[in-house]
Amino acid sequence: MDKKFTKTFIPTIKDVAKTANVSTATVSLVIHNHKRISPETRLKVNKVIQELNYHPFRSARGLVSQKTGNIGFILTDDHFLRSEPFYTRIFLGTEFGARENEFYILLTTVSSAFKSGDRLPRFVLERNVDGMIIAGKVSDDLIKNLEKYNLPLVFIDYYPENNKYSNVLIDNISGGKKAVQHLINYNHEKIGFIAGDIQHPSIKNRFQGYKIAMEETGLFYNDTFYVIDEENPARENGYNAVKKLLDKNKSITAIFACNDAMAIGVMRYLKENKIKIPEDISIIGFDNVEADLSLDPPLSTISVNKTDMGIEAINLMAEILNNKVKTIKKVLVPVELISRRSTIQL
Amino acid sequence: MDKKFTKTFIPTIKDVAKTANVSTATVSLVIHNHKRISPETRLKVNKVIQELNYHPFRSARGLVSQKTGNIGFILTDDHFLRSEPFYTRIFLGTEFGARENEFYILLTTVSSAFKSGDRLPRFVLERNVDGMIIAGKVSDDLIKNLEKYNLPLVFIDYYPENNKYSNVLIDNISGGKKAVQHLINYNHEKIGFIAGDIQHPSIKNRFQGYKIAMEETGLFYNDTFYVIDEENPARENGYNAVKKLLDKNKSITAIFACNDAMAIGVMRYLKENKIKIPEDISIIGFDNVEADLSLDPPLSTISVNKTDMGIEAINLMAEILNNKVKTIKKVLVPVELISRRSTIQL
DNA sequence: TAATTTAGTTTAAACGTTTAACTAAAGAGG
DNA sequence: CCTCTTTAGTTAAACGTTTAAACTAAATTA
Repeated sequence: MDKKFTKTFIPTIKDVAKTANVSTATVSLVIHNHKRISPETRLKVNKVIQELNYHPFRSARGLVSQKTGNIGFILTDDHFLRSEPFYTRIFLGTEFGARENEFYILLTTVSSAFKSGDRLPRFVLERNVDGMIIAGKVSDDLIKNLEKYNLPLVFIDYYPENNKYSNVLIDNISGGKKAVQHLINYNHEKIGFIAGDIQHPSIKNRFQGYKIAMEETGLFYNDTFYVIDEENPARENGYNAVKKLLDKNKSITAIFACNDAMAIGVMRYLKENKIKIPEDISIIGFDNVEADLSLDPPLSTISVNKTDMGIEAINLMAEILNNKVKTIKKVLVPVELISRRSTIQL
Repeated sequence: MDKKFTKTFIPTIKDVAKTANVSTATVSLVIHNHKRISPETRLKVNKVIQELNYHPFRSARGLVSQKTGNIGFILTDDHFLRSEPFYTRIFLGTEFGARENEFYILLTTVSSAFKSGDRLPRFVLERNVDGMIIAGKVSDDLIKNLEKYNLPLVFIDYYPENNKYSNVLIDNISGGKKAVQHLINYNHEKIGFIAGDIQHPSIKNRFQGYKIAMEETGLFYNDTFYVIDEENPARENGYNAVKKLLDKNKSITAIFACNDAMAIGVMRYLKENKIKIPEDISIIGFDNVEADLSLDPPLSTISVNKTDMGIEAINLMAEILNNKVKTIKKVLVPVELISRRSTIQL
């Protein structure tokens, strides 16, 4: 019985070769558009490929060519699990981009405290990806260990010390400026800033934006205007930071928090202390996370298109993988002011 | 020069075999915990595997064993692209589940109008998945074509006519009942129902829930109480449906829309016609999509945990793939009433 | 002691591709 | 007409695993 007629016959390159009366090598060369194939042969083989509905097996291909067609996406577990879908949105963006670029994305999480000796993502060990996209801050040890596999790396919203990789970053400086400018437009002059993890490049740049906006407008500020010694940019740190800020400076009428999480903590503190938002103090955050809308009042913030960030990262990776360009590229994605009811004209 | 000391030496099974002084077959048998290996050999080989940090190449393994360790996730393009992240949330749930079950998920989209002859997802053609999860309604032609590859299929929030696959469904009947019961608890008696695509099993069941709740309470209703002839359950259809409903029944004081999209359309119509929500008419939806909160007033609805749905689907798939159980299973995920300000005591 | 069983390991083929090296035929140059 | 080059295709090895079958040596049985 001809196997072509059994229930699920899946042709291999051999079947194509046999049917077209050529060698498997010829079939392969046709598939790869190799020049040294005559038009007639090319036509004949392509016809058979069509007829049999032939498609090369990924794993056979991968074995010999050492290319999988997959891209790994690495996220720390806390970023993956946290309720605010910031990085998971970016991940979805990479899925968008992958669709266009004929890649598949393999997602994995690593401990944010990854240290040398810990087990690397399975897709690296099993050589199941051609490159990796790393989103958010990860440990230096992880990067060091990944580097050993010399696969292309693209970073999103973070980059390691040596800064030798392509990456996609939020335009944090502009964002910081826009936030503060918004408050200035509302006639605020005593504008405070609070942050956690100030070593993080993104946070540092938002602070930078704050300073630029203040200086460009000629507004006075000194270290009683900001609290930047919190360890993390999380809700409870926002709560603590604003307490410290108001202790040392009573004149503040508006606060720019380095992200929405801290802003939420700030709001809780102000409410507990009967300070009205926005009448007594206006507040603006950064990130435009989902929770912002259900806050009372809804939080003004700086928004970035997370989907775009993922798409940009895939595009960078595709360039590296296809064109073999080794020049590193930095993409800054623009930000947008979202004015809600937590900020008000003074 | 010993290749073990070059920059990126990645050991193969041959290296392990050589170092341990056994054949590659033995190494493979150790890896697969084959019984006929002496404890000493097992120990020795495992030690070398540790030392060399050996991991089998996925594609080599896949080639011979015809197993990829990947699961495909299929979504129609409109479900993927639409702003309400319902199915993408479910997808994220499968990523959660995959993490536990050591799978990777490959996402793809297909046209919602897929017809025989259209190109199937690449991961099917290239045999790059061991099974597929299909989320939401897809065309019969697609299912028919996928079946030819006889890979395990698991459906989420939909199932084909023949109903011979494992699936994960929302408990739509309970959901419908809860929605209507909520209105009844608020003393409503003239409760309307609107729907689109009434052939869809989910929608049909929500209607079923409506009828059960009405009948159990002994409330009267007839066909002037519902409009179920809209083609799609989308916003504009909600707008049209409520118009039709109020045209034929002026006594309605509350409406249960088969999903939030239609409910949003309903709200727009009511506002345009100066009918106050919820004072004149209470409205409740189904799905708890993100937009609900920023509506005015925020929409009461029935919520389902999308992440759980994804996890359940992966678990079903894992069972099929690992245990080779061929018995089909249906999982009903529970729903929850979310009471917001669009419904009010009569 | 010879025959049989059992345990432990190896041999070798197979999975489906890619590609370097080769060959045969045709065309060009003298 | 001979040699050299070009063109179009083939051969065969390689990629890194798995696994059925074969083998060997020791243990058991008769």
